[in-house]
Amino acid sequence: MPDQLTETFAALADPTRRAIIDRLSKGAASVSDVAEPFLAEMSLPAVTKHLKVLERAGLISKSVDAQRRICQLNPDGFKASLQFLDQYRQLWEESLDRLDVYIQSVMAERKKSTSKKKKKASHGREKRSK
Amino acid sequence: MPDQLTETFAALADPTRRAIIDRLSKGAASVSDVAEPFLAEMSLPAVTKHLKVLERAGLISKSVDAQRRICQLNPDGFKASLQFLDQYRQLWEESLDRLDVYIQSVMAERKKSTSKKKKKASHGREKRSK
DNA sequence: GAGTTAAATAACTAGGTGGTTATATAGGAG
DNA sequence: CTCCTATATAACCACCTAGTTATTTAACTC
Repeated sequence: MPDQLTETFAALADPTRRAIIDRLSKGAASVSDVAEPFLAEMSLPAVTKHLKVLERAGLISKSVDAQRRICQLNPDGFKASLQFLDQYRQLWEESLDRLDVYIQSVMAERKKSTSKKKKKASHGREKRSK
Repeated sequence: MPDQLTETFAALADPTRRAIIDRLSKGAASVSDVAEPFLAEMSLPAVTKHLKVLERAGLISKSVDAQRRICQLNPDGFKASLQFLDQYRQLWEESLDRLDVYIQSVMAERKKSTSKKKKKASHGREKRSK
């Protein structure tokens, strides 16, 4: 049994499962309802398996309604992966800052070589402290 | 060749690779430097393979310094997966709202049954429209 | 050039994944 | 009880993955 993050990311690493998640984000649905859009590409047991993977990863949960199994997203299951990636969001935003700086230096060069005076483009981003 | 999201999530679905990412988030490093903490558990070619997976997923990039290959995080590579999960962050926060509502209803019950009057706890969250 | 260091590649293997078809379980409808 | 519907399970298969050891490539050092 791998850890939570491994299981979650593995579950997300499949387009069918991401499509299922997308479907369920619009509301709970029975297994057949979830499967319906995929039945041209794959069998129902294949979908059942995908649902099982999502369930084991904690991304969905099922409840019983007679013979039907109603699937719904378990928002809490996204928490860990979201937090993991958030660590690197910062990094990504900083790289945009560096891009800003780069663009500004290029602009400065352009201004010098063409002798045209233009206001700098702020790209709608605030200056970061330090 | 699978799509971007599939490749990214698959790359993240391995604890060794996540540890490598964590290491590189603290600064660029050569292949040997990256590998060093893992050499008790696995061989160097195994680490090389992990780095290749991360590179193909666009999460890291390598530059050449003599015999060394310097690895560094490619923050842009996190963009798509971050955006994907952000769709469900909202959902998660809404589920917290529902929890708030639930807690408030429980509180209301408590208040009724105990006849004690208390101010509602806002949990620092804004009321959502509709 | 000879030896050394850094990394990649090749060839192989065990176990996992994503699909299949066929069969089983279980609840509702007649 | 019988049949139908909804889902799960079993058994199987092709391919992929994560690791191994052995070999190769390439650049620096003497």
